[in-house]
Amino acid sequence: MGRQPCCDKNGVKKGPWSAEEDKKLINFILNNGQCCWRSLPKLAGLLRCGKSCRLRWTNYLRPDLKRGLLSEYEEKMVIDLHAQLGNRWSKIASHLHGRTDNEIKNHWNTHIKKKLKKMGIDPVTHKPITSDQPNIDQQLIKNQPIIQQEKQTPIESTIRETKLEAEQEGNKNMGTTLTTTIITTARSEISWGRQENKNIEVNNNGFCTDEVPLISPNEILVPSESTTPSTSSSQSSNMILEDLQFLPSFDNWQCDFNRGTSWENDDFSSILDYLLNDDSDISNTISQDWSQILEV
DNA sequence: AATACGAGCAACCGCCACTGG
DNA sequence: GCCAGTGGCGGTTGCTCGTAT
Repeated sequence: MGRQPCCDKNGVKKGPWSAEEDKKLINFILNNGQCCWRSLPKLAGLLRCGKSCRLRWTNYLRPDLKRGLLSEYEEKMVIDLHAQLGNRWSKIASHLHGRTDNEIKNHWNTHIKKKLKKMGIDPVTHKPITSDQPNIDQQLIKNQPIIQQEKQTPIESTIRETKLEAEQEGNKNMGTTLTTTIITTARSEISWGRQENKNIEVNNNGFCTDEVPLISPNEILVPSESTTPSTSSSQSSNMILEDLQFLPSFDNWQCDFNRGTSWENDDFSSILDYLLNDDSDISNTISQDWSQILEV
């Protein structure tokens, strides 16, 4: 005997949703919450499969959804997350507030894939397309081990790379750059830890053994405006905030950096104040703090 | 103006994981 | 441990709309 279908196929409507159906579904969920999807259609007076209702709600009707094309920043996030997670669209979507797995999957297949190919990057391996470099599929076929990226926490790699970059460029605002970068990175680190209230194992290096770092430093470094706070306009400050919006709230978290430096909410408030208000005193303090960290 | 074609996206399908009995 | 029910995920399909011929 085969598996029972998720719903009775007879008398179940398929295809695009009408405005009337949407209204019924929204009204029901707003009044009753998301209960058992299987029984929802009957209770809501819909001739739809429960699965179809869930999909319609999560992908289209949910009030917290962002509409419209993905921004350039979101696109960069998707590419970076895909490089590390593969086709785990729901995981990727969970890091982009207001975006659904379906939306990201569609955007990937219709836009990003082509873009990467045009740039000479293999959308599967995220490596330059060269004739002598087999892609992951080919490696699997040949039973070759897939080359793993070196494991590093985002903060570790961020500090290392930003330091290197700053040294190369003689950047006098290294502290500022790092501050903004670290906020973004730290928030993303917290975000994987928080996901689905999952307890994530951490090894001796403070590295999560279940997940891999989600953001590489080159992706999270904020635009150059933030590196020159003395000339930054309110517009560029807004840009920073806008870019940070998809990340989880600052509330109730702290981040232990290497060497046991603990950052509380107030520290980040100061940093944000600094980023927004160009407070030179705080700027100096932060830069000194980072100089100390970087000396290690 | 008619037709063909391709891109974009909403929706569906089948499989898998999880949970409770 | 087994099984059925359920939700969720990723791959795929098919419809709609815009553009090219």
